[in-house]
Amino acid sequence: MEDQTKSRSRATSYDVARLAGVSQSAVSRCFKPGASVSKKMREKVMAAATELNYQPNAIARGLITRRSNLVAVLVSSQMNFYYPEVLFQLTDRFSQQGLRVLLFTINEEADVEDAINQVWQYQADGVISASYLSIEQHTLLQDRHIPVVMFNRYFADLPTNSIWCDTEGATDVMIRHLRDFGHKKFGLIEGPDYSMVNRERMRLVRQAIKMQGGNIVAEARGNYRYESAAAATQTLMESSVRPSAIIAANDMMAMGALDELKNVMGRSVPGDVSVVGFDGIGAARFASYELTTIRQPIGRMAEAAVNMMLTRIEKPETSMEKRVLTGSFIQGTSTGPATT
Amino acid sequence: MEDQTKSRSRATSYDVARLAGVSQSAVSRCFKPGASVSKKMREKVMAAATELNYQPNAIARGLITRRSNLVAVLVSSQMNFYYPEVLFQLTDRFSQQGLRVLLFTINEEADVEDAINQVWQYQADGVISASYLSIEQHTLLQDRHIPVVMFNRYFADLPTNSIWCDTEGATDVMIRHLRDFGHKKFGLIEGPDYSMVNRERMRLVRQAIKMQGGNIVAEARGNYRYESAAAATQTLMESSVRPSAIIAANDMMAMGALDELKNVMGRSVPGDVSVVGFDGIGAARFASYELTTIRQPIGRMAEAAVNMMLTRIEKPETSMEKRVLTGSFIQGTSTGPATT
DNA sequence: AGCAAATTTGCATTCGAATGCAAATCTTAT
DNA sequence: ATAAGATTTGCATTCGAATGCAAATTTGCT
Repeated sequence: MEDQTKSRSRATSYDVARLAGVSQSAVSRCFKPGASVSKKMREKVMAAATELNYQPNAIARGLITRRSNLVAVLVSSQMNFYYPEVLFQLTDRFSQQGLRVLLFTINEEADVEDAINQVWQYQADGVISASYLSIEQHTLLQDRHIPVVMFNRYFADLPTNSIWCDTEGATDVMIRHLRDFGHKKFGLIEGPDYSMVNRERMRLVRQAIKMQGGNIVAEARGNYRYESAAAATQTLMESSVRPSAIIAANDMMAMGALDELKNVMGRSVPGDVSVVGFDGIGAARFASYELTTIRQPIGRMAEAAVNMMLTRIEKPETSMEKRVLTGSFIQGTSTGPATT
Repeated sequence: MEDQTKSRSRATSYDVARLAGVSQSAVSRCFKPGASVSKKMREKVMAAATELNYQPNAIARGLITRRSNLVAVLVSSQMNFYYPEVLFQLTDRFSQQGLRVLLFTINEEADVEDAINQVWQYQADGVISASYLSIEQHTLLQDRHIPVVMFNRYFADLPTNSIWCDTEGATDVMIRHLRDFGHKKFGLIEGPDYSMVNRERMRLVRQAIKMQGGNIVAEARGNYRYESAAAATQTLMESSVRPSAIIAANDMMAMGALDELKNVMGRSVPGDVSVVGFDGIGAARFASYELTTIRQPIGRMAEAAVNMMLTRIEKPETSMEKRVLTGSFIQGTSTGPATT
């Protein structure tokens, strides 16, 4: 009989109150940290709660408090190993802070609209976007007073809450490293033009090459994915002046380039050509690649994103902030002396 | 003035009702598919809703309907490329079905308990577990009438809703393939013992080898991760009888083994040793690996999981079901003739 | 037009927890 | 023991949408 009651439908704060012989408000208070409850009361209530397997209903709580404790995370579903690493980091850290992650994978533009609607419907307390977001979409969220933290992107002409990885110093080190190996002829594999991460990385690479000497003898564009690097690498290597070092806008393409060179074109890396990437994803450390790259401190970036989000949620009117962490140069074995 | 009203606080169904000059119930009905509303009414309401930027509050709706439209997905956060692929597939498909994904990453046993509590608090409509779940935890969810679908695991002695990938046929083909290449001496790199996927894969491998001839001359155990394969591979290759083919319990370890052989031990693959794995993850197709493997039809498995979940949610008392899809043998270039 | 049947609409209540305020209880000091 | 103050408790209301039921309206038919 009792078992039935227990399992037939879930216990509410009223059930607990009745069993403990107190009011519903008392039960509510016992589950609210920092509320004023006497020791005796707390014991009675907790005993009853345990007996009935009671846990406060987050939905009802969300309705009255207007805090869902849900954070929407938008990630691109493109099979780039960078996103899963970021996602898992964010999720772990949000959990620790008592926030749940509502996941939205973005395949195409239209998915963003949809995600934003859901965010609104579910009263998500905030949005972390590690995916493309237009100014209009960003503004829409702002208008609705939903804190947004952009992960690895921001708007140049608009204040935004963002986490960014500065690679300027590391890029200089990387180019220095290549120059020290005697490289003068560089080939670039760019990422998609809409990606500001790509634009910024390429800008810094060009700038560093200009400062430290050397020429960009060939360029090609990929889409950040492994597969896209094959054609780009072909293009570079068919250039009238062949590059001795290939700089890819991310590790996935660097891996694709390296594979194309070694396994398809029969070149040795770094013997014939050196290859570098950006991101420092886990797979870049695999022995077949051991990429020289610039690592983003993903853990610290995620931590910063989570902290920033918590701040915005607590104090919504805090002014916008851009937190910039620095990437670091990682020397692998995909770079070596230029052959003459 | 109007703008302020709009942005100061979100519009509710009452606001829409007032503006449209109808009752709140009418507004509610307009947003419920299949409700009885006249055309005129719908137009009036929709116009007002658009004007006020109204979207029904999913939290309030969830409270009264007792359906949150949230599905909890539990995935191991271990950096195995298999999980992200599964996760993104599931999320995409749930979104299409109007269900949101509440993501829980599981690092350690204790995280599961926590996730289950959150599931209960958020009234998740169901749980997909692609992570370890004890019988007790499973039972707890059952008792609470929360549908659970196990992804790639089930309990032998307990009926469960599960999606499973049968690799028996493909394993036979794989061993046949190796036997045809003249391999007789096999080395196994097992996954963790608690993993039933591992146990089953290894059981079928042993069975196939027994049936088709050949010997298992060495065994070692890894933890499914890339890094763990290095030591395991060393162990196998130091065995008194050296294996000519290495069978790893998943692709990540196969990749680790292949790298250890080629890049650390200086062996050629498949020249000196052949290597095979399981899963058919994207990275296994990279040119540096091109693993011979057994692919799980992840897309179809995710689809099946989502369908099963929908069924359980609609009709909770539907009897348990185990849906089994078959894996397929994929021939890569990591296998070749045995050298004598 | 007139009446029955079918459809549409509104009223009032409900879901479960949180909280401002007043009432009740407990402390403490004299 | 008593008054003043501090703490604890309960009452009643609130959040926003859904829904059973009855009232109002529309439709169809003669």
